[in-house]
Amino acid sequence: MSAPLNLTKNQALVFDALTRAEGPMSAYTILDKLRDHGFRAPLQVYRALEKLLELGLVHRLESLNSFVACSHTAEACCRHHGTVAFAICESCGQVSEFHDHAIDERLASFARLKGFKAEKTTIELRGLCSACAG
Amino acid sequence: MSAPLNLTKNQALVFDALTRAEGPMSAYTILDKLRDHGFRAPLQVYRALEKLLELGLVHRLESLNSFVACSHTAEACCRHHGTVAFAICESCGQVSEFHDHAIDERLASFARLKGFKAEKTTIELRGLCSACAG
DNA sequence: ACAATCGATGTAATAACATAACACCAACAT
DNA sequence: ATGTTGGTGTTATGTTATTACATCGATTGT
Ligand SMILES: [Zn+2]
Ligand SMILES: [Zn+2]
Ligand SMILES: [Zn+2]
Ligand SMILES: [Zn+2]
Repeated sequence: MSAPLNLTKNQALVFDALTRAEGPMSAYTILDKLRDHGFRAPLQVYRALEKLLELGLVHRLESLNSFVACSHTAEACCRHHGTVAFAICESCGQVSEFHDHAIDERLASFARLKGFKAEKTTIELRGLCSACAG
Repeated sequence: MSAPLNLTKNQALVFDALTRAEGPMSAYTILDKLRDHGFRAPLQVYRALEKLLELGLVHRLESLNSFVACSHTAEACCRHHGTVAFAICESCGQVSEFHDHAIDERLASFARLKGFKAEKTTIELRGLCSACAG
């Protein structure tokens, strides 16, 4: 169990499953992985995910209807990331999380201009990773 | 019928429904709107959408699982847009489509750096439009 | 004309993703 | 002790998307 915070048992199980997996998983895939641990119904997963998303420990990939553990390890540039972007390989499924302050800036600037209050921003690139593109 | 190209009957009907609607619609909502015109099954909608997406006449909103007619009317800056972004109001449902070459540039630069070949890029802001934010 | 091919269509069934509704329980504060 | 809060378990249902198979029509090469 590598759970960092005061997670409940279900939350920790889901977080752990996502952390171990080297890639995104759908809620139902997570459910299957956790049947041995007593999970029986989708809601158990969705409820845990909801909390983990709130805490920022997990991200949802909208274009995949699936979920990944946050790989933003309080590192280098900034620990409390703003908008996150994902590059998703269609071939091997690998996902890399990144963020870019210039993009944040441009989006914020657009929002300011239009008077739009952004709550949540999704940026996802689908394509081929360097390994798969050759 | 405001269909521009050599669309088939079903494609034109779906495109027309999306164009009339002032906002995104799910495939099943489109289906319901087109029952009077002979639509009976989801596949009729999905197949038409697939073609319309290919042609760039329609965009898919990943975070909403729904679809909008492209509002990029061969205008001002450039007619053949690269990456499109959407600002989606959670309150009134209004969607505004925009694009930003600086963002395109940053994403392309990231891709170059990582050797990632992007096929499709999703950028969606969820929040409140100026009217709804007050 | 004939067959082959291709793209679009119609229909039924099913898969995949997500939420509603209700009951129960433990922790904690009043 | 009692109410409130947050997590849990369970069943059922709602929503979104695809698979599989049959048919039809236009185009094309012979
Ligand atoms: Zn992250
Ligand atoms: Zn790859
Ligand atoms: Zn443009
Ligand atoms: Zn609004």
